[in-house]
Amino acid sequence: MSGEVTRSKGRAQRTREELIAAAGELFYSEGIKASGIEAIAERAGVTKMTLYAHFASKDELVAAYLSERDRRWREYLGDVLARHGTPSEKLLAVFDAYREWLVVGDLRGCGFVNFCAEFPEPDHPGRAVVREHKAGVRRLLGELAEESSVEEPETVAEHLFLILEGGYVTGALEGDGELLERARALAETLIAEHAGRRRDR
Amino acid sequence: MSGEVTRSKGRAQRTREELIAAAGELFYSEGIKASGIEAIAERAGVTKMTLYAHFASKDELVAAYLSERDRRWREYLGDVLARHGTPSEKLLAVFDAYREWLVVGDLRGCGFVNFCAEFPEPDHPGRAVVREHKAGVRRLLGELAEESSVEEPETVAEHLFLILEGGYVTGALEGDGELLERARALAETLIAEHAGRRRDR
DNA sequence: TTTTATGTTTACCGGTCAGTATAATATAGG
DNA sequence: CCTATATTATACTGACCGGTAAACATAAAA
Repeated sequence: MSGEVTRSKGRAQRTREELIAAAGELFYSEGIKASGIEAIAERAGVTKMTLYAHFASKDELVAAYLSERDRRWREYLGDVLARHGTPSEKLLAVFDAYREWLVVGDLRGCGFVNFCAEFPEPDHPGRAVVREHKAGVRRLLGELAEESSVEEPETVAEHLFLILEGGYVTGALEGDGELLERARALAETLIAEHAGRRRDR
Repeated sequence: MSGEVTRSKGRAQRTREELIAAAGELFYSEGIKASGIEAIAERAGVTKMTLYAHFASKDELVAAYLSERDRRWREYLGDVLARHGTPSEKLLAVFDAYREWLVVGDLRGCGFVNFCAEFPEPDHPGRAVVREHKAGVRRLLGELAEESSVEEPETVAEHLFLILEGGYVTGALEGDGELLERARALAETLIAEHAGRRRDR
């Protein structure tokens, strides 16, 4: 109804978003356990009490951070894929997206893997987000493999997933963004060798 | 000179080993920042001050933990590889070793990756150990690829490394040891397709 | 047996952290 | 204007943490 719903959003929601953004920057770059609640609130331009008005605990803030990271990744990946036509082009573009995402994030690796390294507890609220995130990537690869009519699309999708994850973690560890380009080259031959039943374009 | 050097080793050295062992169990299973100095000393059957008589700081204990983990991994990998004859059999056996290592470690993933997730500082003393460890694995793959006379052995080695890392991290995240078996299958076709200049056996 | 060096213990320090209590204040909407 | 909601300010609690000082134990060497 109100003419400026799109911009105002309500003060609380805006505060919440800034809290998640601040948490995201600190958690990802410094590590989660190394990032104190107080520092996050300060970065968001807010006091600790306001943070606890939005999140019941640090664990829930962590889960919200992971959810938002997943959402932003999907958004970015969607933008990249929209610039490509055929399914197998899209498959390779996933590697480009991962590379850009990694480099823009200062080669700090996968936020979800990093979270799991710090929080082994299998029932931490963040774990469900991690599973959902990884399953989402896998599902996308499976669909694209299916659409590109390769033989054994499920197998190809899993192999591409392995190469992606390997390139991502290794690229981060070695501080080398180009590694994902070489991973992409491997993916390219792998797809070509499974080119199957029907022509792709 | 003393007749029992082999068994006694000296009290201090034995204490040091037990400290590293205790640190290794806690650091790997619970995370490094989550493991207090006091808990490590207690697990080693020793007090905190004894720990600080052996290590100047927690960071140095972390570095020692990583070094020992690397040493044990090389030892275990050496044992596994010794049971295989041809270089390309050895290449595939690396996947078996990773799988066993991951499952025995309760699917907690790569200790070196986990460390990097918790400690982004590029000059942390543990970082050098991580680089050495990963370079060692890569070097071994390169040598085995060279010996097995595949075409472009350096490229093959890097691709195998990517698949290994992807299988390791994903297997840990999904709690699925079998993933490294499927990674091994991918490696097998990859090696077969690059079988080159000279017969392997 | 006394000395000497090493290994180990008890007790403690200063700091940080997640989370809470309470009361006052600002803001937006009806 | 009023009221519900959102935020601030400050102070505090327990717990834990990395690290240190100084005393105590032990065993071999003199």
